[in-house]
Amino acid sequence: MNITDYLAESPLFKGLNSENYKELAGIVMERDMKRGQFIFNEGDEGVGFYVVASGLVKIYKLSFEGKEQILHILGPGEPFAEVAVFTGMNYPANAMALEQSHLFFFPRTSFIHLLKKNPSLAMNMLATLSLRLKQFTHMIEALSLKEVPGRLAAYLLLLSSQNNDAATVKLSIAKTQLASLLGTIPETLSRILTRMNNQQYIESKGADISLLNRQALDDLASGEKRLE
Amino acid sequence: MNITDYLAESPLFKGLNSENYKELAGIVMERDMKRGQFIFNEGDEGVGFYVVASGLVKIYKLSFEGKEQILHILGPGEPFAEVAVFTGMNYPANAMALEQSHLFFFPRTSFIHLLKKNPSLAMNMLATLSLRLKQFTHMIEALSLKEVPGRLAAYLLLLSSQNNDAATVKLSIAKTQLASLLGTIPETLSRILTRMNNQQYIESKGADISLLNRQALDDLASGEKRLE
DNA sequence: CGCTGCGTTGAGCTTCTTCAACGATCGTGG
DNA sequence: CCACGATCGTTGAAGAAGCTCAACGCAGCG
Repeated sequence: MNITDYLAESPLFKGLNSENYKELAGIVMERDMKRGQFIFNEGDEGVGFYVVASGLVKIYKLSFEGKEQILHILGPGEPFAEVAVFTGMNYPANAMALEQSHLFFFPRTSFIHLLKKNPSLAMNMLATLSLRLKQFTHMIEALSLKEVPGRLAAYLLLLSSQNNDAATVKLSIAKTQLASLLGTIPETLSRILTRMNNQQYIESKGADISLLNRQALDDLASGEKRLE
Repeated sequence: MNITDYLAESPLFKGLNSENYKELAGIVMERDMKRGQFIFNEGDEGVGFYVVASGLVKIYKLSFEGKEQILHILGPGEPFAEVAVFTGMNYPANAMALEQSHLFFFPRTSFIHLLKKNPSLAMNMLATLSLRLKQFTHMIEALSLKEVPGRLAAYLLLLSSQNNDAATVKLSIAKTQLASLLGTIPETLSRILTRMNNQQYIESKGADISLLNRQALDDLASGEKRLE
C-alpha cells in the first residue's frame, strides 16, 4: 500500500482526483514515533499538520501543577494540528504518541499553496474542521453539565455505538488516559467503575466492559439519574 | 452604511474583492431579533449560518435539568453556526439574542455554491473556523484544569487586554450569564467576586470592575495560586 | 405600587480531589 | 529464568470546592 492509498482513506482527502493525490504525495513527509515520544509541544511554531497513518496519538493540555486534560485521541486516518496551518499561530496544545506510530506530515506553506488551487480540498478541510468543532461542543457540554458518571456512561455508549452497538466494548486506551479524557483522575474513575458494577449497569474485566443496562447508562448520560 | 460595508468588517469576509461582496450581498437575508428571542434551537435543521450586524447573541447548551452552559457570546461582525453549513447536520446548540439584534443570514446551499468558485472565501472560512477551534481548546482547558477563581481571573484579564489593558473593565453581559459562560452558577460567582474584593485583587461596583492586583489575578489564572 | 429578574448571603450537603498505601502486571536486565 | 522496578489500577480516609435550597434586598418597569 503506497502513500496515496493511505491518504485516500482519510476523510480529509476523500473524493479528490488522482492529480490531487499526486500533489499531496509530493509535499508529504513521513515520521516514525515511539510510544511516549513528543510530536510537538504547546507553543511550538505551527509549521504544519499531521495525519495518523498507523498508531495512536493524544492531544492534551497541562495545568500548572502538571494535571493533564486530553483533548483528542487520534487513530489511523485522522488529522491533527490543522488549526496551526490556518491560524499561522503556534500549536495550542501538546501531542504525544501513545504507541508506536507512523505519521504523515504536511508542511504549512506547501499545503496552503495546494489549497488555493483546489476548492474541493478546501471544502474537505472545512467539513473536517466543522466536525471537530462539533465534537468540542459536546466535550464542553459534557465537562460543564454532566457529572463524571454521566460522562463515563456517555463514553461507553459512544464506544458501543461505534461497534454496531456491541454488548461488550474494549477500551483502546489505558484507564489513566481515559480519566484524563473525561476530565477527572484515575481514582475517581476507578471508584465509579466499581459503583457501576455494583449497580449491575456494567460488568468490567480489565479493558473489557459489558454494558448490562443500557437504559440506566442512558439516564446517567442525560443527567436524568444519579449513580447510587 | 450598506450591507457590503458591514460584511467587509467581518474577519470572515476580509480581503475579498468587490465582486465577491456583491455575490454575498445577493444571497444574504436580514433578520431582526428582540431580546430573549430564539434564533434557532439545538436539533433544528442547519439551513444556514449568521453574522451579527448589531446586538449580542449567545450560543448555549442546556442540561437535562435546564442548567445552561454558554459556549459563545457574539457581537457585531462575528459569525455563528457555520458548522451546520459544512457538516450538513442539525444545529448542535441553541442561539438566543441577548439584546435587540440585527442579523445577516446566509442560506446553506447558496453559500456553498459561492465557496466552490471562490478559494479566498474558503481560506477566510478556514482561518475563522481554526481560530474558533483554538478558543474552544482554551475553554476546555479552563473548564477542566482551572478552578472557578482562575477562570474568572482569566476572563477579567482578557476583557482588560481587549481594552488597551484598561484598569477598569465593564461587563457587557449580566453576571448570571457570566456565571454560565464560566461554567458555574451565579451564587458561586458572587461569592468569588466578594473574596476577590476582600483580597483587594479587584474592586467591583455592579458591572464595573477595577483590576487592582494584576499579578495576583495572573497567578490565579495560571493555577499558580489559590484564592483565600 | 407591586411584580419580576437579578444579585447576594447563609447553611448544609454532595461530589470530587488529595494523599497515602498496596497489589498486579509487564518488560527488562542481571 | 527470576528478580526487580516501573507503571497502572484500586482502595481508604480526610478535606476542599462548588452546588442546592432558601431567604432577602434591590432596581427597573409596567
